[in-house]
Amino acid sequence: MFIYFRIVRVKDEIKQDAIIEATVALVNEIGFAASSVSKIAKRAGVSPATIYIYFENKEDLLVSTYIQIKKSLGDALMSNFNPTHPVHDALMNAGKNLFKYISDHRELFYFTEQFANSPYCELVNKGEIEAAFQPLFELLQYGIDQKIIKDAPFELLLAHLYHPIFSLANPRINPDFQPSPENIDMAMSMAWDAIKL
Amino acid sequence: MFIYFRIVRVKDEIKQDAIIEATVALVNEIGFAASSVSKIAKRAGVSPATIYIYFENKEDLLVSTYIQIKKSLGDALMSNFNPTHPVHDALMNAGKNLFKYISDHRELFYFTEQFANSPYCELVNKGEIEAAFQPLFELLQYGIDQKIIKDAPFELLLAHLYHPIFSLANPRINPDFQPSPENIDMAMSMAWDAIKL
Amino acid sequence: MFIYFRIVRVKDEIKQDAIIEATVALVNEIGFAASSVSKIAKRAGVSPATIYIYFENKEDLLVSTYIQIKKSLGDALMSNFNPTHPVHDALMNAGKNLFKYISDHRELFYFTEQFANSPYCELVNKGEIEAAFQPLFELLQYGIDQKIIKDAPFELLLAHLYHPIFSLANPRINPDFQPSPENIDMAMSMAWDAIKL
Amino acid sequence: MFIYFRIVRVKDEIKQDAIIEATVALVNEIGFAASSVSKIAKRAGVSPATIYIYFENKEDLLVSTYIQIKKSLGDALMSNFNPTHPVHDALMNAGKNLFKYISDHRELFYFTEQFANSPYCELVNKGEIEAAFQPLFELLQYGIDQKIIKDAPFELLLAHLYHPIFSLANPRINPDFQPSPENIDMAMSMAWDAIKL
DNA sequence: GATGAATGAGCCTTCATTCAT
DNA sequence: GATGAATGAAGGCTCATTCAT
Repeated sequence: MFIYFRIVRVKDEIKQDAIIEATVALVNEIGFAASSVSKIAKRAGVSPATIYIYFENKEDLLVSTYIQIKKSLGDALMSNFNPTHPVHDALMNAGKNLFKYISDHRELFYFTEQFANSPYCELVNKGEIEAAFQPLFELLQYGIDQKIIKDAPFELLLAHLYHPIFSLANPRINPDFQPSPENIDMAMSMAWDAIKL
Repeated sequence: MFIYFRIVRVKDEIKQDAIIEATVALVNEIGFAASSVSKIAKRAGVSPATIYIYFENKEDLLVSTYIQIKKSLGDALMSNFNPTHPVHDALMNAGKNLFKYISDHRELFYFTEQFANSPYCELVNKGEIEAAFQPLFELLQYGIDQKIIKDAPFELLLAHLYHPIFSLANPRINPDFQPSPENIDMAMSMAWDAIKL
Repeated sequence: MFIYFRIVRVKDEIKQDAIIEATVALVNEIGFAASSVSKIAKRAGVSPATIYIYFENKEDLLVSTYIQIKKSLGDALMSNFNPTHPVHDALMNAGKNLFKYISDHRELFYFTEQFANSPYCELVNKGEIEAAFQPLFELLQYGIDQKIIKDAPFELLLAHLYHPIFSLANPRINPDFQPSPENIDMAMSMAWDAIKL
Repeated sequence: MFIYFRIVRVKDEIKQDAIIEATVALVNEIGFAASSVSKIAKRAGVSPATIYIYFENKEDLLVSTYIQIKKSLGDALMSNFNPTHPVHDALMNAGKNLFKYISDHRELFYFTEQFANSPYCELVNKGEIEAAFQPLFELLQYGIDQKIIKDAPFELLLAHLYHPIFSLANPRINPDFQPSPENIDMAMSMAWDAIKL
C-alpha cells in the first residue's frame, strides 16, 4: 500500500514535470506565440486535456513555469552567498553564478526572456519572485550605507549590475558573444565599475 | 498627369503609414501575439486584403515596421553627433538622445521590445540596421585606440553603455522607474564608469 | 449483518438521490445543455466515475431522473382521486393537484420541460409513464360514455385540459403569470368548458 | 455593373439562407444541443468561418433564425385577418392558419419548440416578436369589451386558444395525432368553448 | 463501491491568406 | 489599387467516459 502511494505521487510529478519541460523546450524551438497547448501536449506525450488537470489554463501553465524558473534562478544566484564577505566579492560571486546558471540552462533562460516580453508577464505576482532576491537587496543597501557603492535607486544599480549580463547571454541579442572566462570577468568588472563609488 | 501621379503616390504612402501606425498602436494595446492582420486592418481603416498590397505577408509587415523604427531610432541616437567632440561627451549625448527618443515615442519603443523577443526577430537583416550605428562604432574604436575606454569587444561595451537604459525605460521590467533628469544623468554616469578606462 | 446491509443500501440511495438532486438543481441553474456529467458530479459531491456506478451513462441519468419525476407527478395528480365522484369534480381536483405540484416543485417541473424538448425525450418508454395516468384515462372514457364530455380522441381532451396549465406554469413561456387561486380557478373553468359536452 | 451588383447581393442572401436552412434542418435531425457550428457549416456547404461573416456567433445565428421563423409565423397567423369579421370567425381563421403553417413547415415549428426550451430563449427581445401579433391582442380585447369572450388575462386566453394546438402539432408530445380537418375543427371548437363567455 | 487521473473527440471561434469583383 | 467575402487550419478548452487503484 505504501509503495502504491509513492508510485502514484511520483507518477503525478513526473507528468507535471514533463509538461513543464515540454513547454520550455517548445518555446525554445518555435517561440512563445507558436507554442500552443496541443503542441505542448504532444511534446509531453499527454493529451491536451491532461494539461488542464495540472494547470488551470494556458496562462497558468506559462506563469507557473516562469515562476518556477525564476525561483530556481534566484536560488542559483544566491548560492555560496556569504554576507560576511566584502560587498564586491559577494556581488561578483552572484554575477558568476548568474552566468553559470544561464550557460547551464540556456533553455530556461530563453524561456524567461520570451515570457518577460509577453502579455503574460503582467500576471506574475512579482513579490513572490523578489523574495528570493532579498539577500541581494540587503547587500546592496549595506554597500550604500558603507559608501562602497553609489547611492542610487536599486533599479539603477540592478540595471547596470546584471542587465548587461542578460543581454550578453541572450543569443538573440548577441548571437556571437562567447561566455569565456575572460569575457565574463571583463563584463563583471565593468559592472562593478558602474556601481562602485 | 504628373500631378495625378503625385497624388496617387502620396495617397499610397498615407495608407501604408496608416497600416504601420495601426500595427504599432495595436501591439501597444493588446500585445504582439494578439495583433492579428484583420484587427490591424480594422484599426487602419482598410480591408485586410489591402495590407497584402503593401506588404508580402504578416511577417513582412512586422519586420518592415521594426526596421523603420530601428532606423529612426538610429538617426535619433546620432543626432548632433560630432566626431570632433570628446569621446565622453559624444557618448553621453547619444545616451541622452536615446532616453529622449524612448520618452517621446514610447509606443515605438514598446513595439521594438516586443518584436525583439519574438520569432520574427530572426528574420531581420541586422546589417541593415547596424549601418545606422556605424558612426557610434567608429567612435568606440577611436576611444579604445586613444586608451580612453576599455579595450573590450563592442558587444560588451554596448551592453553596458545602452542596455541598462533599455531595461530602465521598459515599463514591463521597471514599472516604477521615472526618467527624471537626475535619474538619467545618474544612469549615464554609471554607464560611463563601466566602460571608461 | 442484516443491519450492515441495510445501512449500505441506505447509503447507496442517499448517494443516488444526491446525484439526481444535483442534476435537477444544475439544469435549473445553467440549463440542460450546459449540465455536464463532471459538473453534476461536483454538485453532488461525488466523483464523475461514481455516477457511472449508479447510471449506465449520461443518457440513463437524465432519463431516469425524468421518469422518476413524471411518476411522482402522476401520483400527485391522482391524489384524492375518487372514481365515484362526478367527472367534473374529479377532473378539477386533478387540475388543482397539478397546479399545486408544479408550484411546490418548480425545479422538478422546469427539468421536465427542458427534458421534453431535448433529443433524450425519444428514449423514454412512454408506456411506463402512462401507467400512472391510467385512472385518468378511464375517467375520461367514462365521461364520454355518459355524454358528459365531448367524444374526442384522448389527446385532444388532454391537450385542452392540462396543456394550458403547463404553459401557464412555465416561467419561460409566461414569465408574468401568477398562480393565484383566482387564476387557477379561471384556468380550470376554461379547461372544463373546452371539454364538456 | 448593375448586373454585378445584383449577382453579389443574391449570392449573399443565398448563402445566408443556406446557413439558416441548414440550422433548422440539423436541429430537426439531431436536436438542438448536438447541432454544432461546424456541423451546420458542413450541412450548408460552407466553411465554419463563413458563418461568422453572417452572424456574430452561434447565439446570434440561433436567435436570428428563431426570430425570423416567429415573424413568418406571425404573418401566417394573421393572413386574411379581417377585424370587421365576427370575433369567433377571426379567431377560428387564425387557428386554422396556425395549423396550416405548422403542417406546411414542420421543420420550422420543431425548431422553435426546441429553441423556446433552451437557454437561448432568454436572449430574445420578445417585444420584437409580439409586434407581429398586435392585431390579435386587439381582437381579444374587443371580444372582451363586447362580452363575447371571457374577461380573463390575455395569457389565460392565449394558453387555452393556441397552446393546445402547439402541443397537438408537436410530434414529440403527440406522436400519433393526425391534423385531419375533423381533428382540427374539433380542436378549435374546443378552444373556442374554453374562451367564449 | 468509490475515486482522481487520464483521454481523444469535439466544442466555438479566430487565424493568415486569397479570390472575384 | 482596393475590397468584402470566403476559407481550411488551428487556437484554447471541455466533453462523456474509462482506467488503475
